[in-house]
Amino acid sequence: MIERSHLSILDQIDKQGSLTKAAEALHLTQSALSHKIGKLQQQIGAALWVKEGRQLKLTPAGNYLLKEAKRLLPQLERLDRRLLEHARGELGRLNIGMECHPCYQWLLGVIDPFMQQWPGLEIDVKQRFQFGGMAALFNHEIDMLVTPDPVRATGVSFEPVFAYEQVLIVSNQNLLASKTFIAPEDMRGQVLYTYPVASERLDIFAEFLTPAKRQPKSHKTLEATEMILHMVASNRGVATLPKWLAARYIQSLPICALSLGSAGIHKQIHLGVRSTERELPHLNRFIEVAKSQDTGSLRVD
Amino acid sequence: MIERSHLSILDQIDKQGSLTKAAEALHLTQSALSHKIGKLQQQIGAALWVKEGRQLKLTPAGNYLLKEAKRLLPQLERLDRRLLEHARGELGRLNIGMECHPCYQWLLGVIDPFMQQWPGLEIDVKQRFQFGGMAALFNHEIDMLVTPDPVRATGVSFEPVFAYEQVLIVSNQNLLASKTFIAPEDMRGQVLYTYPVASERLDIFAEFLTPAKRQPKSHKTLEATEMILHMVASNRGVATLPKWLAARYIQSLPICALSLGSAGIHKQIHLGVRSTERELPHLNRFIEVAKSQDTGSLRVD
DNA sequence: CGGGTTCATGAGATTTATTCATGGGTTTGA
DNA sequence: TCAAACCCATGAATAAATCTCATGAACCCG
Repeated sequence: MIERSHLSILDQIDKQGSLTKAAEALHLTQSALSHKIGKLQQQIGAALWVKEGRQLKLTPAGNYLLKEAKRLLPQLERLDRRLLEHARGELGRLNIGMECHPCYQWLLGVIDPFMQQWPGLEIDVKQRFQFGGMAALFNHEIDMLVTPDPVRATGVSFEPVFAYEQVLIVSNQNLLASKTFIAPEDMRGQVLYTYPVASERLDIFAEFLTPAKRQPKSHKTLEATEMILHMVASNRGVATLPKWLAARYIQSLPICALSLGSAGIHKQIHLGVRSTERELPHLNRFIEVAKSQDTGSLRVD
Repeated sequence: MIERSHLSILDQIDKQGSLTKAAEALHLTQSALSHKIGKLQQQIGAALWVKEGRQLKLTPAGNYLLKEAKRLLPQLERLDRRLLEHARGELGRLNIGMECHPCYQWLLGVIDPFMQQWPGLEIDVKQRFQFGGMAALFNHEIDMLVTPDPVRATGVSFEPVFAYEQVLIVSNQNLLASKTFIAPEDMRGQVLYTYPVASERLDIFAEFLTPAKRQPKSHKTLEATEMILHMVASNRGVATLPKWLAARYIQSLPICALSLGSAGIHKQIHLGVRSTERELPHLNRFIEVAKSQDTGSLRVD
């Protein structure tokens, strides 16, 4: 039976590069660890490492076990942390994951009123997932996923909470600024700035440019919203943003917002939770609060 | 640090109902287990059980840990089994999961040629998932998901491999048998037999009846394809099946197949794998074989 | 109220894990 | 090419943990 300590050993030998250093990291002597891995391999009935020069090299079985260790250990570590919170008498925790960059701005407006209604609940927001937001949801890395692209799959339930239009932001100096809406051809001469995300996952490509078989002159990525806005304001390119978010900057920056296509690209932020937990009171309340914010100060269309 | 043995203890006390019986199941004396849980709770710094009468009752922290145990233990058990296979020198394993009942028939036609091309690879097919096929994929319970309803999510990649039409099967005696295709209204007087699946996940509802706001006279479920066919043949109801599957029975049973709507309901079986494993040779080959079977003997339209 | 059941506890026995001491192989570089 | 540095393996001795035994207290039910 593989124990957690075995997984840690695989992981540390991989991380530290040698048994000796791994032993140190595990607060053991080199000898102790050597005995342990010897016993482990005997127990499994297969070698996990072979000696290559003076180093250890993983066998296929060892490789498999290492991969599983890297997948399972974070889950066990999270378990430890949560248990510690229980011991400290904390009332609970809500881990929120996000797959869209500007959703963060929206989320901030929801978290505040929710925290007032549910004090004592710890809230954490994660934005990076090794295997994507859905995997994080299924692995209990997060309890709720914020995304404009819900998926219909058993085991999760998504609920729309906020509708918005995805618009193109251009400098007032830009020739496009005078148009009432943008056509795919209009992008031909433009430099498009976006968050660093695969273009298949960007609405302007998936729903606008790619169907029309068009491309921008070039596509550059930036991490920070402020930097993107700066580039647009100085007419070095154009960018897409939710309309409600763009509205916050239109007064202070020389930029304007234009619909993509005559109908515009309309999206909805969805909140996804594991189906088994859909009725948990704090999740339920969060969704309610999120929906009620829709008609609040953020609404700009 | 929570160890696997701790998770097993939580699980067994829950399963067996008492510490004494759990101790037995774990090949320990009652005393040993009592000491262990005492130490565990001390280590965590929180009670996991409280004494209720002479039984143990879980605290909220204990409840949380139990839920995680039930989620993680199966993954560790699978890990043990796989490692055993490595020790026995087995060449590999492909765990396939299926979310659609009739897909099984199709899969049988793919597995055979694949196994010939890749002998020594163990193949296992699972059809029931506690948290759905996607969760099973992310938890490594399966390596490949067969489904007509792919989802676009980061971390998984789906590929269409087989197109088919979903048709309505009716008895030759049925008044509908003379029609060239079925309209939603036609279902009003019919008893519909399907596999036991939530109706949102049945194409005839999701893509045909619900949009037209119609319902069959009644909706009954049966597990076995043969039983459903029997009911249809004796004109006790109608059912939906993939056209290629229906074709196998049309010669031997007094039934016929009709398109749902003038255009028909057209579906595609997709194979989904974790994106990180999309290029693994055996998965790749399986997808290739599946695609090549599309033009084979199964094709009936 | 007594027999049967459940869990807790301390002391001692047993098993398991770790260290110490050492040796043999490999790489590095003077 | 040879010593120094590094890496891992092994056996015996030691330390630490885990388990068992014996027992007791609390509870339930007839």
